[in-house]
Amino acid sequence: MIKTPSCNTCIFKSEATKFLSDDEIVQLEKNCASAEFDKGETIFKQGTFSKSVVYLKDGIVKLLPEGPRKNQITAIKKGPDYLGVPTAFDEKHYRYSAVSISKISACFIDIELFKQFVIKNGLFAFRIIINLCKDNLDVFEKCVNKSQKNARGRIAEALLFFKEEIYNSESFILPLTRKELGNYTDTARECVSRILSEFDKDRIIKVAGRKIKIINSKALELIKKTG
DNA sequence: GCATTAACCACAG
DNA sequence: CTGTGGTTAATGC
Repeated sequence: MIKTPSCNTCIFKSEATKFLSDDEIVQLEKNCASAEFDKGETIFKQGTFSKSVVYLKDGIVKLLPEGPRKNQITAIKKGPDYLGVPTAFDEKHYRYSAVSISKISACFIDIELFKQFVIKNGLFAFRIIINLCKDNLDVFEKCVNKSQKNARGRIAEALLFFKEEIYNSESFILPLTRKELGNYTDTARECVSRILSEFDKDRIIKVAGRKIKIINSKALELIKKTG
């Protein structure tokens, strides 16, 4: 089912898009297409021709660059947000894959048009740059965490990330398997199990399979900081 | 040395 | 896919 998007009235209209002129909005509507994905579908794949920027309107996605041994869950993104911007300007191929970990809805925006907006509309470009800066700083932080925090600290951090950045709730269903959470936190799958049940035993969180309820955020914050 | 941490392995559910 | 237990290698005190 092909939908004709109405970018101007879209309830997920991005901060950047708010700065587009009426004329530019018309251009955008002509050059983007909306699609829905179920959990586990590939939005774009590393190595394929980078011909769109994806505007993730709603839902959660994991970004996975291919490593020599396996794909690495490097970032988890929640809509609304743009995906694939880093390869939009001067790269022919996507440099990582994006796979949905919930139902999502997304728009595919023609890359040439996206470039034109950035070149011609400073305020649009400014919003895009803000996002890129945040991503960059997040990656730095993750690097530091990986080398300087222990497994408990990294997992505490991941739990707080899901609570604060993804679900805005004390309770949530983990969208990842233990193995994937291990991949995301650079921790062995067994350690993830152990640490989660340890947190449960210490009444810091309540775990029942994928269901997580954070009981003591303060304690988690402390573990995240000192871990 | 001794303790801690986390990965790897194996074996159930 | 998970949870546990045993083992092991690396690191710190």
